[in-house]
Amino acid sequence: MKTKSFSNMQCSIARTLEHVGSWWSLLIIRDAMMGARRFKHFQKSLGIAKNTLTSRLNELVEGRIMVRVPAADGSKYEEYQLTERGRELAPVIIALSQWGDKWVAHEDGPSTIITDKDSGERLPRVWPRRESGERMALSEVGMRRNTKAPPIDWTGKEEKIK
Amino acid sequence: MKTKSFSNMQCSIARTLEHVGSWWSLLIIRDAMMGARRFKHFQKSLGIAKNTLTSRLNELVEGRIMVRVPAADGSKYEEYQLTERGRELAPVIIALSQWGDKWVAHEDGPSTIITDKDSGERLPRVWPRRESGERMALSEVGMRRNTKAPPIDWTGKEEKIK
DNA sequence: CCCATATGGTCTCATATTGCAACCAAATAG
DNA sequence: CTATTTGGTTGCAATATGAGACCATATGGG
Repeated sequence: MKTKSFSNMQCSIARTLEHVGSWWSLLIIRDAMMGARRFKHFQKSLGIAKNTLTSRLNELVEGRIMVRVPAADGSKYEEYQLTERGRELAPVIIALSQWGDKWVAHEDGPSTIITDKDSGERLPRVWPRRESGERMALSEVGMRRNTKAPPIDWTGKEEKIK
Repeated sequence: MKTKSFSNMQCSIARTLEHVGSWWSLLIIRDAMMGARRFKHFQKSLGIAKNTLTSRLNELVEGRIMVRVPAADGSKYEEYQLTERGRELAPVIIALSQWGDKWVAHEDGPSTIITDKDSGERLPRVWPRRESGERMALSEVGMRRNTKAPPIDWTGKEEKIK
């Protein structure tokens, strides 16, 4: 039973993970960002089982993170394309990538480096910043409860929080 | 078989997901960032099965994203705490949260708002920026292959790319 | 100090998900 | 026009999850 759905949760993180939280989803999106379009591209790049790939792609299409479009080259096969919704997951992908570069890098270094296309330089770390653009310390980041959401009481013994 | 390990992949995203890619991991980390410390906190907040929570917490501890420490209040029970490694996942969490706020928000709004502790204001979107702090367009973000990694050839029919 | 309850697990079972391999129809290549 | 590729689907075995029973230790109230 992998299935305990997050979709009824009010938390945006849980709701997002409902869309991209399965094992392969974010890697599929990563490949799409790197130019993969066809079923075979994802399959070969990931080494994922075909039926699983079918499921994940269908989920992403249902979640409007990707769309099936007629092939650009006139082929009768369809292609998978990121929507704007999907492309806006870039900060998540970049953050995951940069965390991995720093903390769990492969001995040969990362396979892919995220860059500023203009300069070709490695991108600075995606990080919380103020409006001014100034980087914040993590200790400066807070989390406030929405007034419409039940308050958190870690000590209590009452109902579930979510 | 949920298990096809990503750990041998060279890609940093895959390597990161190996640590935090399971269904509950990122929600556990979110709760820890919001002050959860004890087993019961996570259990009540998430409504996760106890055996699954045990597994996830053990994985996080093994991955040195959390540590078990003696309780701060003198209790004989231990507490779970984020390491620096774990705290540095904040950009990922924030990015997920903000994406959810924008694209799949709950009708009552998000349960939690990520803020600048100083001002109390909602944090600007975590987003790729140049060294200067200037926000980039997503189209300006590139991905370059490491020279040590095999090149990508989406059209080819050769071995797996990873 | 004693007893009731809370806490933090572990174990078993039913079910859901994944991976693998076989198979297939339509598309494409030569 | 035939062989191969593509994009699936289906069935089966292995594995992970959720639910609940169960248990030892810790804590709280009197």
